Amino acid sequence: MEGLTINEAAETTGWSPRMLRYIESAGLIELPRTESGYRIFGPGELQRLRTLRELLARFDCALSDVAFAKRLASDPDLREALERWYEERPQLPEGVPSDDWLRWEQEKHQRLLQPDTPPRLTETTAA
Amino acid sequence: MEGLTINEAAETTGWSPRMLRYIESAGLIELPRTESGYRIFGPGELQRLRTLRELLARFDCALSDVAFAKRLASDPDLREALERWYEERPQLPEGVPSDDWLRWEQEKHQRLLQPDTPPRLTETTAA
DNA sequence: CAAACCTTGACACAAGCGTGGTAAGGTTGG
DNA sequence: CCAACCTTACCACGCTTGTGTCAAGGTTTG
Repeated sequence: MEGLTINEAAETTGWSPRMLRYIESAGLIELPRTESGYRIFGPGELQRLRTLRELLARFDCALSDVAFAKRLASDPDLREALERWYEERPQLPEGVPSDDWLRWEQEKHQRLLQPDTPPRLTETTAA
Repeated sequence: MEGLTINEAAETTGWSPRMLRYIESAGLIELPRTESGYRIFGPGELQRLRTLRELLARFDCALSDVAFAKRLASDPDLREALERWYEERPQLPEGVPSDDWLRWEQEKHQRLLQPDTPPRLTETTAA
C-alpha cells in the first residue's frame, strides 16, 4: 500500500471518514485511487488536511469559503472582477457633475417608463 | 436630499429593498444615513450594487463568497495562510525517507495510545 | 394632519452546507 | 472463507443564506 486508507487518515488528521469524502467531493483535495477504487492518502494530503483544520478554526471560516478561495486562485477573471469591484470608488463617469448625474439616475426609470420625455443630458434644473 | 432613498435605489439597481438592507448588513456596502436614519444611496453605491449583480450572475457565486473575498482582500494573514495552503505540495519533512515517514504516520496514533512502545524513529517494522 | 415614505424586528420558507448514520455491495488479507 | 475494510447512494437533521412579507413605529411632505 502506497499510503493510508480512509480510516487511518481519519485518525491521523482528526476528520471523520465521512468528512474526508465530503472534502474530496467539494474539490478541496484530490485523492489518487487504487485499482479497485480505494482512496489513497499520501503524506502531502494528510498535511493539507491538518492545515485545513487549523485554517478553519483559526480564521473561523467555512469549507465553502476555502473552496471559493481556491477558485479565486485559479480563475484570474474572477479575481480581477472582484478586485475591481471592491476597489470601486464612488466615482462618477467623467465630465458629468455629481448633481446632474444623480438626478439623471433618479429619473432614469421614469424616463424609461415614459419615453416621450427625451433624454436631456445637460439641462437639469438650471440652464 | 443628497442621494436616492432605498426604494429609488431598488428600482435603479434591480435589487429589492429587502436585499439592499441585507447586503448592507452582510458588510458588502456601507451606506451613510440621514440624521433620522434613512439610508442614502449615492452614485458610487448604486454602481457597486449593479456591478455586484453582474458579478454574481456572471460567475455564479453567492453573496457570502463576495463577502469572503472582501475579507480576504483586507486580511493579509488570512490571505497568506490560504495561499500557503493550496500551494502545499506533497512535501515531506526533510531528511525523512518517504517510506519511513509514511509508516511513522501510520503508527502514530498507536504509539500515542500505548506509550510503552518508545518512539523509534529509525527502526520501523523490525524489533 | 394624513399619505407615503423610512426604520428595525420578526416569522416563514426553500435551498444549500456540514455532519452523522446506515444499507448494499466490492476488496483484501489472515 | 470470513472478518474487516473499502465504495457509492441514500435519509436525516440542525444551521446558514437568500428572499418575501408583515407589524409597529418614526419622518417627510403635499
